[in-house]
Amino acid sequence: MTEPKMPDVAATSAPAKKHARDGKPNATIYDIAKVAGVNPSTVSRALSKPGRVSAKTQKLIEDAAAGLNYQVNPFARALPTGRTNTFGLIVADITNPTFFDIVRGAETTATLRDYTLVLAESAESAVTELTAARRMMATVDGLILASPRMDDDDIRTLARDKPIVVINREVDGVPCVVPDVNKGISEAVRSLAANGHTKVAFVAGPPQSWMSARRWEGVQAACEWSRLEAVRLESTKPTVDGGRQVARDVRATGATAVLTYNDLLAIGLMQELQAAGMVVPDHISIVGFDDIFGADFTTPPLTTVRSPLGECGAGAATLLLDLLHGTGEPAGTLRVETELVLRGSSGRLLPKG
Amino acid sequence: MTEPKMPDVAATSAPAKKHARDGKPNATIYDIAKVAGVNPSTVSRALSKPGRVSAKTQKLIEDAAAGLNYQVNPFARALPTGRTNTFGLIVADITNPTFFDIVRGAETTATLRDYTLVLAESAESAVTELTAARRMMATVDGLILASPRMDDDDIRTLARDKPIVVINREVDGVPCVVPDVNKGISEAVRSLAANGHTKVAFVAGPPQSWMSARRWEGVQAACEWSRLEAVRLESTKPTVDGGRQVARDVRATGATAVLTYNDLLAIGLMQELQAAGMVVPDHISIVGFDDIFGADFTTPPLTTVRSPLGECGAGAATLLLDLLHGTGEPAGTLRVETELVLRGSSGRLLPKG
DNA sequence: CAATATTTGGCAACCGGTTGACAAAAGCCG
DNA sequence: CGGCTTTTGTCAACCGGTTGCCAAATATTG
Repeated sequence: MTEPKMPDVAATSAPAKKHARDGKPNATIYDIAKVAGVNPSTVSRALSKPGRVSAKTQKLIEDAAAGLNYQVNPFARALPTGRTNTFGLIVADITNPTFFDIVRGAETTATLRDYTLVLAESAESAVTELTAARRMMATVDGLILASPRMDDDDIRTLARDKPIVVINREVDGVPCVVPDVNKGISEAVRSLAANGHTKVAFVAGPPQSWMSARRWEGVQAACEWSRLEAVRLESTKPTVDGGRQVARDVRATGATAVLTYNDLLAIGLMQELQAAGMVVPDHISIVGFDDIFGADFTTPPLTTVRSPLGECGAGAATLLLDLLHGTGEPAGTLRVETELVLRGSSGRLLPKG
Repeated sequence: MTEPKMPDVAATSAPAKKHARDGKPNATIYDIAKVAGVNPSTVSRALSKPGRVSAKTQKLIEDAAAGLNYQVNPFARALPTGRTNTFGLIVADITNPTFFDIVRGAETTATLRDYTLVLAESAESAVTELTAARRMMATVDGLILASPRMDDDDIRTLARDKPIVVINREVDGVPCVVPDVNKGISEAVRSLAANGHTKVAFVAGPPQSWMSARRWEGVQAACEWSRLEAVRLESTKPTVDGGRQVARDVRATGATAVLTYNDLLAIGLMQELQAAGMVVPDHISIVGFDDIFGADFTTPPLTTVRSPLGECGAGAATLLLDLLHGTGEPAGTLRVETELVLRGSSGRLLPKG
């Protein structure tokens, strides 16, 4: 493989051009044109405009291309066209399991449709996020923002430049993919009601979080419907630690069931309550949100309202790609269903013994 | 959704050039040149070759650039130079928490040094991996392979084209970043020995896994040193489910302590043993590997040998970027330390009651 | 102050595709 | 078979930077 092939063809004086570290220069459409005996532009058309050249020229060119194992140079293509076959995904925190499935869903869809996914993280900061988005805009055809922290207006401004899809939040005038929390929540609340609970606490997420607001609304509505009392508590941060910290407040409310803004909070809360001697679910039922990785590692495993995050990622990618290709702009909001995943952390209330 | 929306606004005549969807064309070095009254090539030099132009021309150009809020067109730059300020990271499974911190470490380092990270997933398949790698090679300056599944030879072949760094595996002639398992393992085994254990089972990972082999070697060596008996078991797959399946075998060995190839196996194993009525760690101690997200969600929380995955990702990125910039090629293998994270799943053996 | 060494800026070619305009070739018709 | 439409391939300009080479401008030196 590495021994001298074409003695001097490749060797010599060569000013060492593009061809990577070893010696073989990459084939270009000019090389193909020469081999096939046609004009470079014909090669370009054969390779990208189906039907634009006659069947036999097409074949000729394809064979030549295969022979030289040609690959288009994406930059050369991007330069005149502006298209890169690439789109960006910005998440608030790569290590937050909420995003894992979103990333995977998007990545899978991208690959399937011959796009490449570029990933960036905003470290939960609105300014970092905006910076990352701006940077990306230059190199991608479109952008997906998962649970963005920046203003609606910033998002709309970006969206004027290139297609943007938002996950987990609704922004007027921008296509969005959001889980519809109502089904999952009402299942959860009905289940709690059926188990004899009468007072439900909701531990909210970050104050500016769109999703947290939706979930609280959902909980209120469902509780009203089931004639349960609902109280809202604030958390310091939507993490395991935040969950631990809110445990006192939860106990103070006297609620026998808790829904938390996300699973991380639920897990921390459960740990703290258990450490204080409470038995879950005998003394208190706990229900999380998202069904993240690890939600079933706990003892008891966590009951949670699952958002189909993989679907969100895939849906957003599909929406974006359609936007990129489709002529008209359908846009609009794509809603995906949530559902209750009943595990061991919720159940019948045991009379305090 | 499908009905005609914007009748003609979007449609029509507009030759619609580079400038995004709204009207403002992006500034080019030609625009800057015009404003600053110099030649485009001077602008190019001022912007990329520090010190090549005089201070005052530099200032002139920078001001003009700022005024037009110019941003280089990455494609135009990549075309002649081949450099893209981008590198790829291929992981076997985006949803496997082992990779989360690797991704983050790499992403952070990339951003810090003004590079962009492109992510791809191989879905645990050697061929998908190779395909993805080939695809990427065209558009990135270098590549990081995390726990690659493909042959050493394939990796070396890729490495001839562009700089490549491998994580979690050693490949001759290719720079690698690997956790040195010995420290962590010997800490773990010593701790087990101190707690009265005499027979240790190791649940192996995939047969071809380089890392699994290293871990088994480490366990053998440490056990020998501490005069413990070590037995090896195979798992069907390195997941929670695989852990459950191997539980029978583990009990059959009569070992009172188990180390598993990774945390997922440990968690599955623990769940299954507990379901069968065993108490952890009173009846059996369990130690995992990696300290993945969620390892402390279990009851008891999992003792595990932590690999500094974030460091691995960051280290690999640094290595790669140095390779990209440094003239010489230091290469070689970067070893990072592992350590025991002592939690509740391991401890003193209780006399069977 | 002339002669030489060093900066600094301009010219033009090039990276590798894409695309509008147009002419040659082919197909169709009566 | 001539005239007309349609298909197919070519020409040339362009996307927006980079860079080798050279000449003008400036600095250094005897």
